[in-house]
Amino acid sequence: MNDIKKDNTEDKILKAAKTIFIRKGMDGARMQEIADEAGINKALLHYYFRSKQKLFEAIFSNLLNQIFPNISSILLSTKPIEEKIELFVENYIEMLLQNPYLPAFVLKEINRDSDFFENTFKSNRIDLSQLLLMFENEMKAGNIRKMNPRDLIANLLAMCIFPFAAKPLLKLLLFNDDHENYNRFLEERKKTITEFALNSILPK
Amino acid sequence: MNDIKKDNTEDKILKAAKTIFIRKGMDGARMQEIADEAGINKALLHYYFRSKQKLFEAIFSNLLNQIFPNISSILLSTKPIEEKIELFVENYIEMLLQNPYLPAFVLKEINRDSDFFENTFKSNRIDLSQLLLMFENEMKAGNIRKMNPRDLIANLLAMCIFPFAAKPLLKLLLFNDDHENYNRFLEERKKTITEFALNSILPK
DNA sequence: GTCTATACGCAGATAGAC
DNA sequence: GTCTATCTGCGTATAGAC
Repeated sequence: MNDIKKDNTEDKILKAAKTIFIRKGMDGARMQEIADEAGINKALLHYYFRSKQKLFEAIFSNLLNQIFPNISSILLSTKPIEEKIELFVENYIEMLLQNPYLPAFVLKEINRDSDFFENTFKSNRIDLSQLLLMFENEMKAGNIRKMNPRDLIANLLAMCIFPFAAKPLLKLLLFNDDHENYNRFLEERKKTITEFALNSILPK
Repeated sequence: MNDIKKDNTEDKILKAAKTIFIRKGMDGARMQEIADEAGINKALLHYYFRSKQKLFEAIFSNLLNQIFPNISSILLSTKPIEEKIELFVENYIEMLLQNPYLPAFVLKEINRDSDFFENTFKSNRIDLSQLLLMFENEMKAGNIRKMNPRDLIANLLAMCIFPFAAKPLLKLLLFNDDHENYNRFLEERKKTITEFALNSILPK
């Protein structure tokens, strides 16, 4: 008989660790918590991954790989610039709506242990030079106004990511802590960020 | 003789705690570290502030009070909207350049213990309703295009704060980890954010 | 591979001398 | 008020039975 188990222990651990680490961060997470979430005991965590640090590295490295490839692909297509930005924002916000803890987690961790972050990151070698080139070409062609393409990338990422990372604060400040209204606000930003950016960069 | 000491122990502790907590966060900071920074020993920390939690609350609550009053004042002046936004961005970026660890710290802490954050925050009662009203009036007067003023506030804060909070990431992605160039980029954003926003919201 | 029991170190907190 | 020494609990990690 075929005794391959899809849901084997290692996968259960990785899934549980991802959930807990994203929610609590490296410092805040407890090995006991991860074991509970996975339905096993602490000792098994150490049997599969020698230490908390190693387990964390597995999760974090994997996450960085997941997030970034998707950023570039849409923006590097051959569609008109308006469509590229619209699609990028929609897809990115949708991804964040499905992973709302991700922004705060990543920001926390990249600021915690900078050596570790840089090593992890450089080994995954993500390259935005093509993206910068694309924006520069759109400017030369007169499709968008001239500006530092780094500002454009920073602004787009900022407007997408920040309302998730600062959710507890903005929800309170802008919506009297109303959860429903804040989530609707985030959903609507698929459109409003696009409008805001295109209004700024399209030639008058 | 006048033996009033300006630099008394309590002040030294508060100053040291602020430095360490902002850099490391509540979870990452160590009482020993704070004691060392203040040039005293651990026991004194507990003598002045019963617990780490109480010391942290003193720092965090104080910080929230410092940050927010300055946000509104400029934007609620009677200057033309272009000037208000220009001045706000310049002042806010300047404040962040002088407190570069602040964004990552605040984002980390508001996502850590939401109950504590809400209590601290509500007792400081910051109110953005006047700000929302101001933007709505500018829209009615036709000085800026119609949009949800909450998006405008979120976008401005996002564009200012995010490049500081995501510094390790953006520095690597956009500037090959060149510290000098990244700081120049941040400095220049006093102008580029203003341009980006005004281009978007001013009537064509 | 999986478990229970335990070792070990660290960090917050306290006791008590001065 | 300030210090040294110490207690205590928690969390990572390991030993060892099954």
